Amino acid sequence: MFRRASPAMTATAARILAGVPELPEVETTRRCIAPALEGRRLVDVDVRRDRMARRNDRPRDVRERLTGRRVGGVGRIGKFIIAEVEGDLRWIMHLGMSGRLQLANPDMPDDVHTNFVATTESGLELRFVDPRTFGFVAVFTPDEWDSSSMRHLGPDALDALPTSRELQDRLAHRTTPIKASLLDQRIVAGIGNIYADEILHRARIGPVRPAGSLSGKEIAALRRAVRPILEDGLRHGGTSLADLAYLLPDGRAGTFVDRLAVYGRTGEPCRNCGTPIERVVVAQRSSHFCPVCQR
DNA sequence: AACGATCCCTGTTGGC
DNA sequence: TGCCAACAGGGATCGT
Repeated sequence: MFRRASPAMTATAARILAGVPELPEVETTRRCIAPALEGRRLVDVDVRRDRMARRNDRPRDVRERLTGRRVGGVGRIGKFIIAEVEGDLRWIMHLGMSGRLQLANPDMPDDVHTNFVATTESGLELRFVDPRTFGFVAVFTPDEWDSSSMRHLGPDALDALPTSRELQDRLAHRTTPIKASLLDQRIVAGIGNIYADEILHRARIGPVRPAGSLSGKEIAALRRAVRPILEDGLRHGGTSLADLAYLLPDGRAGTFVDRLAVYGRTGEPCRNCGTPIERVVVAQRSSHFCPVCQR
């Protein structure tokens, strides 16, 4: 189940492989929790860490607005899980970098980092466990949504991937590295550091290339790489390793990490050509690439 | 407007 | 063995 660290793999590399939830992990999570929430009334809502509700102007609105209300559809855009809630509200959950949603019975012991709990009328608890608290829970009215940063969120990388033409328009004249643009959730939503590296490798494009310098062919190759990479991650339940890593709500670990071509594989041979994978920092994030395959 | 840097936060790691 | 600085990262925000 877990990838065994090779002798060449440093402890640091193994650490880096600890998964951070990106689109496939979030979608896997959404699919697990949706049936337990949709159509159910929330009978108790407990924000145990104020910081988790920081995106609301009045953090206590999170509890006050959700309690007693019925949940509608549970959807997703990018890395945001967005549930419709009766009263024309939107309940947003973002897992940040160490967040995990669990479905649990009240008698099950809870993790010390359980920062938010919503109990449904059926007695099941949705627990948001997040040691580093980069994740958050918010409840917005339509006006609040429109005036929040959510209005800048780009189209979902899986469900609403822009055409090559649209991508080219969005990237035109940009001097920022293409890796940074892939991470920019206003352009396309859902791609994080791990999948960005994998997508660029599949598209054979170097991470530091200025976004505006990509040819039409390269943009098309980049676009074509997005879906297979994300769907492969989805099929394998997301990237996961180690105890801190992303775990599915039922506790199973994802196995996508076994399939990574470049991320966290610094110094290991490229699966295409055998050249050692290199690491550079782009946009304050580690980037892994094959210096021969990727141009 | 675009873009880079900084901050938030904490478990784990590696160096001493 | 034990301590502690460094590191990882998504997104908001700020300065240039």
